[in-house]
Amino acid sequence: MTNETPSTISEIERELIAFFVNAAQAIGLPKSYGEIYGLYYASNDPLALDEVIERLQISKGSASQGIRFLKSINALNTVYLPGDRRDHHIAEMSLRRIADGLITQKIAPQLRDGTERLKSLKSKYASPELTPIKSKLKNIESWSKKAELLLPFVSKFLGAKESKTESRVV
Amino acid sequence: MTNETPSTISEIERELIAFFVNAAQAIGLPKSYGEIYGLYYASNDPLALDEVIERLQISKGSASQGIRFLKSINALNTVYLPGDRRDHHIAEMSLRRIADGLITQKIAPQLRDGTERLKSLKSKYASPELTPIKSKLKNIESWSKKAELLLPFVSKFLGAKESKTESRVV
DNA sequence: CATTTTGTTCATTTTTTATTGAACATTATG
DNA sequence: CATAATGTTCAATAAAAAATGAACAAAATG
Repeated sequence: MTNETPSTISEIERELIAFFVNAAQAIGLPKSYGEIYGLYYASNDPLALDEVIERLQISKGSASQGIRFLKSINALNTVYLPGDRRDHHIAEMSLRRIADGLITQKIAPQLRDGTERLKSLKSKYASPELTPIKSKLKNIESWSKKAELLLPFVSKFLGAKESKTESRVV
Repeated sequence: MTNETPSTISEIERELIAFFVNAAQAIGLPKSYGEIYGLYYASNDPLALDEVIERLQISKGSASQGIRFLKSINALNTVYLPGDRRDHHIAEMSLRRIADGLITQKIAPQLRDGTERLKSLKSKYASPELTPIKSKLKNIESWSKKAELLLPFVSKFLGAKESKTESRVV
């Protein structure tokens, strides 16, 4: 019995990969990121860059960037394999951890950006009178605040064992 | 005193538009959608297609499709103006309503799609033994379920007056 | 009912984004 | 230290998405 990963893609692998490709597209990530995560998700053992390239038939650049991105959001975890110089990874299986990674690495910074822009706008148009502009800025500001408060809530929600979460306003 | 909307864009308008263009890009929508919503948001009175085209200097096609999309998610509301054949719209100012529109029109269908795909996969690999594949499918399925349960909570969260919401697992 | 006004559609073009792969940097190996 | 193995970077190319505008449909007007 050999333990080597075959260089062809089985049917179930293809289907799992397709699922994640679709999911990646849905959240605006490159298809290749979905392919890579899907391959890792389907795999029973750690994979190195070469194997990703060979099995998915994608370029070195795509594979390298994809893996880097997936690591950056904690969708891939590095594992150490004695006697092999190459970096190996496995798929993170916890939705919570991946979502947290996405939130803190990608979403939260964007939101903070918007909040920043808004702050400077607000100070610029801070007249004493009650102009329509002022009330509009105030309204957007409330959106921005809500969005920022939403993130930890989402994270907590996704962390719940069985998703019977209750929310109420206090 | 004339009530006509000037065909130039003021500074505050430009800045509000820029804000929404940025927001649109962040959630993966075309820049033009952000421009259009921004213009409506900044405007104090209803605007027709022509005015959008003229003031934003975008094509008829873009304006038409953008307005249609924004209406479809309830980000624009139609208003009736007597004596004018053209359709006029104003910006929806409630984040909750817009988010609900986005969720029900765009996000939920996508999610349902994924759930569907998954279901067929699951039945295909429903062997009696406990294979790694089966447990993986079960895991993704739990993700899918959580995501679906999350949507109504997001909606409720964004609807809260002042966002001091508390969430707990029950 | 011919004409104008209004808005949509969709093939083409433009712009943006993703992918490729060769050159490079870095580290291990003998 | 020369060579090989591994991974990154980034300019060039390919692919995908958005924007354009001319042709069309529908409805109102006179």
